[in-house]
Amino acid sequence: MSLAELAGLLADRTRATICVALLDGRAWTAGELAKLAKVAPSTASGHLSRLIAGGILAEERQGRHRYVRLAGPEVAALIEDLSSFGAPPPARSLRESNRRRAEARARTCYDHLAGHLGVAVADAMVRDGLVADDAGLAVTPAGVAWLDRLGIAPAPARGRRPLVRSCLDWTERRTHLAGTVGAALCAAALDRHWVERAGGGRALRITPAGTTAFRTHLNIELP
Amino acid sequence: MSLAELAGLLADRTRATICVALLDGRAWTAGELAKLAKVAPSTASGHLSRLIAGGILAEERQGRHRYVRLAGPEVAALIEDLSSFGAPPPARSLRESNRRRAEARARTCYDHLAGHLGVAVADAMVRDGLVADDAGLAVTPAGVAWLDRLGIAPAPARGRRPLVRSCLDWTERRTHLAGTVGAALCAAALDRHWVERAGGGRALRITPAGTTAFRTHLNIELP
DNA sequence: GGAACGCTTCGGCGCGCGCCGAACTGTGCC
DNA sequence: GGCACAGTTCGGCGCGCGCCGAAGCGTTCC
Repeated sequence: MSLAELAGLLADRTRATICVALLDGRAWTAGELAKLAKVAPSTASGHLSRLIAGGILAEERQGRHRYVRLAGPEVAALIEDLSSFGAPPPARSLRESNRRRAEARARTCYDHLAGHLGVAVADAMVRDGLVADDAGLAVTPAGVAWLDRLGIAPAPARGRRPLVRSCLDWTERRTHLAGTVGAALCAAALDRHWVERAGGGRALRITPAGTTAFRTHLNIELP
Repeated sequence: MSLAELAGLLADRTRATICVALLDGRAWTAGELAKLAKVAPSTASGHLSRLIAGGILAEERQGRHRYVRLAGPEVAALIEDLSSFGAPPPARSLRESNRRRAEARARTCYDHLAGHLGVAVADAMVRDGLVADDAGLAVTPAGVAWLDRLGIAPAPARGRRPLVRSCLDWTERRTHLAGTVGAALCAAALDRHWVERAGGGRALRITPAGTTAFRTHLNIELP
């Protein structure tokens, strides 16, 4: 796969919309994606086949459903990098504007936390010495102990995925925490109902329990 | 600029060839790029205008020449990431095969060292404790002293560019050193004639002085 | 068995864009 | 001044591809 071929897969409005939607890290059905991208099911089906053949997406068939998701964290990172390169186009409706505002407050970025919440968490962890950010991010011994105390165990390093990775937040224009630790943190937050999926997209709602938890564990005051 | 628009700029064979050529970090004239990409000057001219308008390239006009280069390190990193995503297509000629072999030994990757040499340098610096690679790369105090002793001063951190960044090497399938330290190291190596540009592309030739220098300073044995 | 449903395959339509050559502009050299 | 040369603009050509609807296939539910 050459650079031009790979870029070509993302160079179409419909396919790009699909990939960005899948940045929420979940698996979507072909029909859902067709509706989202406002194209006929037949059109979406063709796009999905191309994205899968190109290694961008992975599929899982269940009965009469075809579930697809991003092929892995590297792909998600690539798409994040590309989308944060240019400024996002302005919202064209009230509905979209509301969605944007919700996503700016808190959202998932593939498998970790982003938006105002994500940046606040990253800032707090650096301030409290749980993560060092001199010349690249790294988890400190204090950070390891903190994770352990909370019962959060990052998945063992498989392949080349770094423990932490900084990810540029396109709404905040600052970096938040990615990598396996970022993923584990996000999974724990969802699992313990500190945050909940909202609106069927990438947006998250912070629960009262979450407000308390973030204050207790990270000294973050959320509005 | 949307994701699809940005990807669209890289989704053309000719434009992709131009961008990859510019990964050598130097400025090329429009005519050179037209010849390289095997298209008419008029065609190349149009492509350059589009890439500049999209923020991928920066131009500098001098007399009747139009010099272009990549707009910055972020763009270079983006293109590197995209090109290392898929396996490179096989070489189609002896000439190209020779070029590939030379580039596999030593080459520039935008503004830092890559290829077998780049990986060897990165490995040696990690082995000697100049750079730590637990959960992301970071320069150690010993590394700062080492750079200082050699009279290599990385450019002060302007913007968000990290001091060191790992960059996946597409020939070695391992990481080498990027970031401002990687750039300073490469500039010093060129400046002190440890390596020389070879063949007009990204390939580098290691000089006898370079062989000695890499052995003395980093305990690397080069063939 | 039959109907509803999710998805795929196929044929056909039309736009977008990458290409070139010819003509033109502006610079540098003699 | 005159010529050579780098680069640009413009018009026209043709391929590629994204779109849809219709028809077909397999699954699920009644």
